[in-house]
Amino acid sequence: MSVRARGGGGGTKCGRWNPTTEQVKVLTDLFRAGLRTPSTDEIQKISSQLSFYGKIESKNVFYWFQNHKARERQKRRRIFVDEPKAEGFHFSCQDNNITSTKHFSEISNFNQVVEQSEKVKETLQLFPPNSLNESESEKLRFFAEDCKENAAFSYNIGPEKDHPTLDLRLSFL
Amino acid sequence: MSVRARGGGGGTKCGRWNPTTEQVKVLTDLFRAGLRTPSTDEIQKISSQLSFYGKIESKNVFYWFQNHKARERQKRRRIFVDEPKAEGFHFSCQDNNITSTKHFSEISNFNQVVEQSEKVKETLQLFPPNSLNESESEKLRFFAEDCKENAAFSYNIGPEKDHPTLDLRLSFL
DNA sequence: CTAATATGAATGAAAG
DNA sequence: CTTTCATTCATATTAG
Repeated sequence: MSVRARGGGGGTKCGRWNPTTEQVKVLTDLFRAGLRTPSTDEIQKISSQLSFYGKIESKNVFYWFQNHKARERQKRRRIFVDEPKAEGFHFSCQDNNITSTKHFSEISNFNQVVEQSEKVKETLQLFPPNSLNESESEKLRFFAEDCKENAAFSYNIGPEKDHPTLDLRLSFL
Repeated sequence: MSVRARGGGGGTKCGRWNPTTEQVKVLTDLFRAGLRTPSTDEIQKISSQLSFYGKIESKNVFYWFQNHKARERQKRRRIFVDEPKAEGFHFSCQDNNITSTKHFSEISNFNQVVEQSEKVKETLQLFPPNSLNESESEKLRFFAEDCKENAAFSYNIGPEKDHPTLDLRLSFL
């Protein structure tokens, strides 16, 4: 029950996207088919297709996959931690019947098969293409202070400023 | 109010930086003023100034700008392709900060007036508000990138035989 | 109606 | 710079 077919016709509160059952079905199917992180182009295509069933934007698809994947993982992680003692085993995955009925196997596998085939050919470069500029990475490294458990940082000990006044360069604000 | 008193006030869990509203405001203002990729020195200064409002590290500032910039771009990219399906109007569906009170970032969500490519000067000098007309560069880069990358798009799951290049695998609908 | 839960949205952090 | 991950916030939905 509780058909929440909102997005398309009913009085949809414009607060946030409310996927229709059809949209959710498609998204779920795609996910089950192995799609986990659609590219921008794919997101747009999917969104376009789903718009038939109701209002939807690219970002909705983007978030959907992001959330779905994250929660799947989160749940799995919970199970890992939730299984503190698993004494003996308790496997119930003995079903060996699936092989004929559905055509599941056709697209089931797609995971990261790590096709590290053509990685990096020994390009043998005489000179480095770029002279390591102080990229963001470097900056980050530089900023990498010690955030360890806040370790008694003497913060705010100096002369209590009463008002910051952001003299930085916000003067013009 | 349900103001969660982030970073600056109550029990700040040292999990990750939780910017105060003031910090966010300043950062946002700087961004809007055109600052996009602050230099190491600028980051230090900003961080120093913002520390008045609460705990903050340089890397937080670094990450903030990096994320903000990336998301602004991503958002824009998406809006471009997203079609306002809803007949009539499609705006004003997002921001209803009526009661929230909380949630920093009034950078609004999506409906954003064509915010003009601002000055986008990479470093934003301190005082010298010298000439700065680089508005077009950004735009150009934007358009140029329009038809780029879209090359990949090949996560075909399984043998995928006769499938036009367009309909992703939504054919099973 | 209120509490609990499911899930859309946002964003800090970091990897690539 | 781009993309992904983890966590958190906010709200729609459902349970009690």
